Amino acid sequence: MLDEQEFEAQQEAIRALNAAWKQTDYLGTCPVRQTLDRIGDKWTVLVVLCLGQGPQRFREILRNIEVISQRMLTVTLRGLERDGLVTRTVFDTRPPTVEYELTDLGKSLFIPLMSLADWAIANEPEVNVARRKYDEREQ
Amino acid sequence: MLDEQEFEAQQEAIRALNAAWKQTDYLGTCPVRQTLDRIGDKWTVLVVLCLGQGPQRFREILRNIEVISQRMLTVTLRGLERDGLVTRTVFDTRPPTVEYELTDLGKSLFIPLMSLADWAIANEPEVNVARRKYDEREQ
DNA sequence: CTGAATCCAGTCGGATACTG
DNA sequence: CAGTATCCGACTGGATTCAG
Repeated sequence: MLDEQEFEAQQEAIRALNAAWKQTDYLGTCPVRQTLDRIGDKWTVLVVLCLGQGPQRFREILRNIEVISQRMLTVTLRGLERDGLVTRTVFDTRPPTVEYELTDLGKSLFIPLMSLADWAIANEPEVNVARRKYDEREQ
Repeated sequence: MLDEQEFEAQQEAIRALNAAWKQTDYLGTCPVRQTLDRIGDKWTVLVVLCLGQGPQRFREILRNIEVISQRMLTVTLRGLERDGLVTRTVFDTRPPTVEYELTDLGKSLFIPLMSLADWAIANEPEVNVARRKYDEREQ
């Protein structure tokens, strides 16, 4: 499953994470908690991925993601803008034109997201097998 | 902010992620979506981190995390067990003893979690500055 | 086109009490 | 000790309507 090198890296990661965990207040202002709150909602990751393709206008994003509602796109973009992950530029035209773009900070979030996406895709079969087993064991 | 090598890695990641995004149905059974749903809840990451220190009994975890309620620990552990990230072994004693332990799959999740935690900790100051600026700009 | 405002259903999670 | 069951408030997010 895991080769030796990966196992070592993993052990190291576990130690580091546990150390970080112990010393931080995970429930108040812990940055890890904050980040999870941000990317854990329904749309943030999708919007970040979408904007990774380049700057886009409001209606464009709406079309690209298709199923997101207008309200949630607005809310999500506001959150990303507030955290400095996205810039919002208004062009003075009629009708108005608004362009959204990832900041450097926003782009840097791609690395951990990539790591997570990799894990998710690589381990999907195993997770699904586990689920089926569990479900038929239960009922 | 980012050196050239990191920038390259980032661009590569963006391309890869966008490719993955395009070809997958993000709204049905997308593995990335599923993973986000799992780790995006309030307690999963905390429990995984806690169990990263080694196998522990129910009450032990409860004491370690302190603020989690009994109910939510049960629910969270069931979810992790269902996805094959945690094993649950019952020892036939009185009173009952139940031990929880990360599986290899569970341990492998540490790598992306680490990546995310790193990002969160490294960029916390920048995010906080952005938030303060945004908030005072708004009201 | 880009939103803000309102309403409302469904879900999440906390508190509490009870069981083997 | 290790749960299960119930109740319930709070929050999330969708649909719809209105506005600049």
